[in-house]
Amino acid sequence: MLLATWNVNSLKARLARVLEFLDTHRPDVLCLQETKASSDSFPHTELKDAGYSAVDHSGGRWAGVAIVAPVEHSLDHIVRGLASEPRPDEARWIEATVSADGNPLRVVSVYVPNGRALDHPAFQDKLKFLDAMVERTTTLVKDPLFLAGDMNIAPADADVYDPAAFRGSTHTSAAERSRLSRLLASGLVDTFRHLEPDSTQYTWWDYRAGNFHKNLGLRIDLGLLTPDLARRCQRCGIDRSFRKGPKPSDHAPLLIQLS
DNA sequence: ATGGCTTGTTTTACAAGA
Repeated sequence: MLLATWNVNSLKARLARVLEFLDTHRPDVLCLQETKASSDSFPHTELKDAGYSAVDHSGGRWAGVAIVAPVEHSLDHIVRGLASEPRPDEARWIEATVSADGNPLRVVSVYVPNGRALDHPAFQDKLKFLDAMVERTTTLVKDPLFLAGDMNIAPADADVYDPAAFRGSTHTSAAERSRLSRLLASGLVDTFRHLEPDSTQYTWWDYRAGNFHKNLGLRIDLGLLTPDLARRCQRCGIDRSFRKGPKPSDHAPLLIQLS
């Protein structure tokens, strides 16, 4: 079973690359973030033509998340939004149960708020969102869970190209990292780091200043698994080829192969 | 490296991203 997550920075602008991704990897689950779609404009028809169905939580101009799976898998028990999240209209959390050959897997696609700056009101909303996430996840981890998306937190300095440059910035603060630690402590494994304890690899690079070519990036897109599923993980990798070529997202997709 | 690209929109300027 192949699981994936990808912040596409507009599903409309990235549709050709997303179809290319589905054709190349044929994932059983693809979590999308920053779809920047409305419910009406979500490209269900184009995905269906590629053999995939999707459930979306769409907020229009910004954010937006979705879960995509092959049409032959069932996709049900959909939950849109997170109880006690500060701005429910922003469409940052969706849950669904994906069943392949009768084996159910609970899946979450999440797009954590950016936070802008430590002294910005948006940062308090980011922390509240993370608290709401921890609260909900405590219940979800009782069953097999794949919780994936753009956490907008680099878990450790090893996940940051220049830790000194990020001191005093969002994505690396103690307030954010302690909440991510609580999320993991609720019973989830950071799959990439579990399989690659010493590897330095990123999932996001700024569009500007040739940062991708200089490999100046952050690892902020995570695929989290409950321990029984993590034990079944054979491979976990970041497909940098989708950060290259025509009209790339500024994030690369993360792939997780389960036995 | 100081927002240097990229996206969408209440477009021809601005907001947001990380």
